Amino acid sequence: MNYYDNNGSLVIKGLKDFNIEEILECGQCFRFIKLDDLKYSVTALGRVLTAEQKGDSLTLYDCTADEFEAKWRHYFDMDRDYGAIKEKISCDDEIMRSAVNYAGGIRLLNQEPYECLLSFIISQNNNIPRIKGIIAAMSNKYGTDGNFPTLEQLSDVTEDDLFALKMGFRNKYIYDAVHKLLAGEVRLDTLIDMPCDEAREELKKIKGVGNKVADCVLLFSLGHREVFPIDVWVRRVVSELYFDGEEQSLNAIADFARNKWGELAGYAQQYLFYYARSGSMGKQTNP
DNA sequence: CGCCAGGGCACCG
DNA sequence: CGGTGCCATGGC
Repeated sequence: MNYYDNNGSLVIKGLKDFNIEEILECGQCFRFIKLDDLKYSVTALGRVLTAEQKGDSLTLYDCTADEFEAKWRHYFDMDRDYGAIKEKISCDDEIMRSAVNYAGGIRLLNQEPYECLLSFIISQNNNIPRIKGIIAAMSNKYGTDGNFPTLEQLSDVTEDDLFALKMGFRNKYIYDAVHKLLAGEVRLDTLIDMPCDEAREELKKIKGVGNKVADCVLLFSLGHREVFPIDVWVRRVVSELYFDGEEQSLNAIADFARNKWGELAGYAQQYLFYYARSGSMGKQTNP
């Protein structure tokens, strides 16, 4: 991978295992707009970035090399060898081989913990289009220039204000998160140095944060690639493909994933999630 | 109309 | 402890 400036835009060449559509559409983030095939506007890290991919080259519009190094190289997890990861998790697993081949350009983003936390609180018992809509509404109402609102910008927002954004019963959870963070009762900046299980328990101090939401934050924003968030899709696809259709308990699936994929379970989870939603299982089962 | 969605809580026995 | 209803909303 190398890059050069082209009239104020940055062109990155030689990408491997990278597909901007799969990366953004795989359900790990919610602040993006599709402009065209393989062309997206991504809102993250305090700015709106337009990115367009053609083959193994990615153009970041209006972006300097310094900004790329400071933000996007890490955000898109560009220094990791996904070829090796895919080979390890699928070498003796034909099911995972299929999932990996289905969307081989997925990468796990390194998102901001604060935004990731609030986003996945909103995600609970919800569907992706509606999650995106609620987060967009919250950003437009309380953020600056459509950016995700800061903690300070949410500090005076009431539960009723949040309810008006159509987030339903999750309003109390967002309110609790904002005020536990403001009070320093939960400190996201300390989580990065904690062992995974300890960080998970810390996150679960917030109302509306259970294992699944906490695991998404650990996986998508705190670099804990060994966690395996289990939502209804993942539970379904693992039960279907690895247990002959027999519905497994959450604990059984967690044990299975830890034993099978270990430190790489988070990657495996994301390939499976995308495979389940977009692939043959995506169109729901017939009665 | 009923079911479902990147779940978790409160309340039960 | 493990199981069960409930929570708002909108798409299908």
